[in-house]
Amino acid sequence: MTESRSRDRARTEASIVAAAREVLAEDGFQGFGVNAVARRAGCDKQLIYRYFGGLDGLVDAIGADLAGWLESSLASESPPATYAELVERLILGFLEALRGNVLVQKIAAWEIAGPSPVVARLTAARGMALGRWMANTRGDLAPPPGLDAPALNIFLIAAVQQLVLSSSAAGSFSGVPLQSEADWERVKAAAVLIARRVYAEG
Amino acid sequence: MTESRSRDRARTEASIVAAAREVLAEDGFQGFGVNAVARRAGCDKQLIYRYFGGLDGLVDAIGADLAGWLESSLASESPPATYAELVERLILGFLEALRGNVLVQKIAAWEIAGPSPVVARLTAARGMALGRWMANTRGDLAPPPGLDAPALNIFLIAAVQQLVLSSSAAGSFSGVPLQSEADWERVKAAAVLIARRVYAEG
DNA sequence: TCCCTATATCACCGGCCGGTGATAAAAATA
DNA sequence: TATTTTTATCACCGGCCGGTGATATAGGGA
Repeated sequence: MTESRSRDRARTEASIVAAAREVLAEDGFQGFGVNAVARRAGCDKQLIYRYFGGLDGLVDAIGADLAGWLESSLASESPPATYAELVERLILGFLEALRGNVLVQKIAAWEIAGPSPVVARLTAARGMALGRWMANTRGDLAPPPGLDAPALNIFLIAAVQQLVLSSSAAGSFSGVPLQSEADWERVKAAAVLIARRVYAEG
Repeated sequence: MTESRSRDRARTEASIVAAAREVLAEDGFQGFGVNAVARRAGCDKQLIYRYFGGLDGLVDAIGADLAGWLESSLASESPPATYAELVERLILGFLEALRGNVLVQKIAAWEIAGPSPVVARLTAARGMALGRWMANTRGDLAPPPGLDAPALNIFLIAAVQQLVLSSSAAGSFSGVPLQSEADWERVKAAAVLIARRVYAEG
């Protein structure tokens, strides 16, 4: 008596993707494999090969699921008045969005620790989303002339990403705790101050 | 005829540590294990258990080897004149030091992706070294009052670390390339500008 | 009703992993 | 020389991994 499951392909595919997201979010990319995902999904690993063509295809499916995450998290109410305010919102929004999404954190860590073409595509999509949001909400705001805005902005974004990942993994960075909400308020204040001083008017 | 090796314990231990550093620097913490290290060292993995008590002890030995790396890399010639200059040197020095040491890069990535008490100790030591350097070369320079210097500084350090790790893993960050020396000049210019504007006098 | 296809499972393979007990052989000691 | 200690290797274990060919079975169409 081999107890087959619901025999609904779409449903099974969805459950596999869900299981993959769970395994990745909980255990990270280590221990992320066909066996673990299939166990979690309660089905045979063969289905991962049959429906997704292997782990890579499954990761792509996760990526498709993840598209638009940043956009929805970064939704801004009113248009910013200055370029400094625009960057300020970008940084703070990205910080909160990343802090609230463990899955994306794990993917970011994955990209750093074990680069692979598949994961690189996920990360690239995230970068594109950031750029798109910038372009959309920027309006006609322009950075002060003479400033290398892209370089400055990825510098700030990189800081946020590193601090969030370190917080998740170790609870601190370079000896400074990153756990309580007060800790994060310090970080956010620092980010805001930097954005304002860097893009100060006049 | 079982060909024993040189039968010099100190030498064998050193070769094991060297092999461990090589494996870690080349392949990262994935694939870092007793089998890989022993293969690389050309000896039996049993020796790793006998001499180091397992992988953890071996990692500790690497850490002992690595102590003082930052201090020697951050050696500064003349004392800085302003706090802004102090931070500027810290950031630029840390950037070059980290860029030039793949092993430390891999350890930093390890900490983010697969936190463990052993690796945490390595990372903590690095943080302490940064703090020590700051305390030593600061002299009587003080950050402008009203600024949360620790929060601001780890923000900048975190950015540098993230950018270096992303460069190593993917060659870019958020769509901005990080490969040629010109790319890094942009980053360094951005860092310097931020440090100066944040800690601007008056 | 019977058959056929889509769906899902099972059983098995080779390979690498961490870990350990027994053994060989060089070197020190007597 | 004979014995003990140190140094190093070997052979093996159970377990998990990714991957695949053969097999069962549910459900829809004839």
